[in-house]
Amino acid sequence: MSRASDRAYEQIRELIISGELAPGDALGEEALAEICGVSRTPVRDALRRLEADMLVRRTETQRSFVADWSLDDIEDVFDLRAMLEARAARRAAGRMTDEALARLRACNAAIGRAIAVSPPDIDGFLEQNREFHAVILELAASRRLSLLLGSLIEQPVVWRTAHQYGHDELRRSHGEHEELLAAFARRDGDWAESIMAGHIRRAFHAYADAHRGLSAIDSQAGRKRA
Amino acid sequence: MSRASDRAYEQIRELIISGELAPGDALGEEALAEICGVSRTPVRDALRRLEADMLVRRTETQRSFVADWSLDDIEDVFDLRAMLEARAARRAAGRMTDEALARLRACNAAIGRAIAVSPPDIDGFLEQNREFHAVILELAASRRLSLLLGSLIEQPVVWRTAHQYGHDELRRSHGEHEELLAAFARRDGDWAESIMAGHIRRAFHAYADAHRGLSAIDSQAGRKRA
DNA sequence: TCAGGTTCTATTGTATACAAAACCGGTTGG
DNA sequence: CCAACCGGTTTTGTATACAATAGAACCTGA
Repeated sequence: MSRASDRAYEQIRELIISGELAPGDALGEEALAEICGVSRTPVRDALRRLEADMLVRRTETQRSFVADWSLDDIEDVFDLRAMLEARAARRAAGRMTDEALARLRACNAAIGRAIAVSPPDIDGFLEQNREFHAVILELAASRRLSLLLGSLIEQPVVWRTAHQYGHDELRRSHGEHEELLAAFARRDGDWAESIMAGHIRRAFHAYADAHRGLSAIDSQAGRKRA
Repeated sequence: MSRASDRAYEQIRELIISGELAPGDALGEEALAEICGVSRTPVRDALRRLEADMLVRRTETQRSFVADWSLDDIEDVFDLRAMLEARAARRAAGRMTDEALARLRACNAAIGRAIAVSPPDIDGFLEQNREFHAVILELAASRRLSLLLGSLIEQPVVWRTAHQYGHDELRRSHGEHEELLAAFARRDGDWAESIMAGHIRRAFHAYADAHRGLSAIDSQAGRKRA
């Protein structure tokens, strides 16, 4: 989209994902326009998009707030992600090319390097992980699937908790990617689907475990930073 | 949302779903504003929503057109619908109540009546069918799932081809609903999931069969009415 | 005739002004 | 004491004007 509207979208989104704006915070159009340095018009545009992403919730009287997520909601998201990404993996396996396989291998190699250092390079891990899954989604060649998954990935919860990952979890993630590569190398859709489903579900439980221990201080930390 | 923006959304949507606006038609904001009797501002709002529904496609230069669907796209939609509605059916089975079961039975009874008359009451069939699936989705109690499915159901292709359904197809649909009711009565999630997946996939093939025979005159008819 | 560029027009993006509606107090009547 | 109401204040919805940009038509020079 256009310059101002895009900037507003990215900027507000960043504020939400980073936690600078905490769940439940009010999102006045005027205030956001001030922050982004644009008028209300592009801000309204951005809010609509963020609402579609479910990062923003609107009351029945059209007031906007940062969406708050119950654990049930979050399980919901991971549940659907597991189903859809598994489907994507199956499709990708059926269309795998040597060139794509090489890209995926390069991604996971980079992930291996990112988690080998101490302390682990979490941002590098996240970036390469995102790329890995994006390549699979692209291979799945389904615009619909991409659209639906787009609204599920890159949620605040993921970004805020990835930094909590321990060394074991990072290694396990890397290992599961290796298994996916093996399934892809053999063009085995069933196998790829199974691994991907487990991969996402495990990520959920890693999140849930970390979150339960941190839920009390989490909202506090978010607010302090704001 | 508000009055004008909602009216514009509904109005433009109706024009697309009914086929009055054919795939590929340009959607100028000014022209639509004229049609809807509002200014460009609410029209822009409506177009954004329709784009999210994938009823409208935008070029990289921000011009809007009625989305056109390849058969692959359509299979994509049915494929995802099958997966998601099957998931919804499984969840619904686990949360089934006697009251909801009664509602579903009433729906399917109404469907039975609608297709018993000659000629069959297709609009009645569609309405009750929609309600039947809506009740299941509501029981599934997943906002995310509802949101994702919302963008998949009620596509133009469904509405334009339902009227092509033969007596056998209507009866088979009714019968599959009966099977679903049996699965729900026993709270058997696996069973419900299987039936629903097959139900949607069969609907796709019914569509594809009808479409292949009619694709040539279909686009013509759409344009003529416009 | 055609490729390339140039102007002109149509369409979209943004800002702003105003209208409508919702929120928040305090106040009043029961 | 509580509930409902009424005012001012804030927030959102819509229209309109203007700016920026894409698209189209035309002109020009081989």
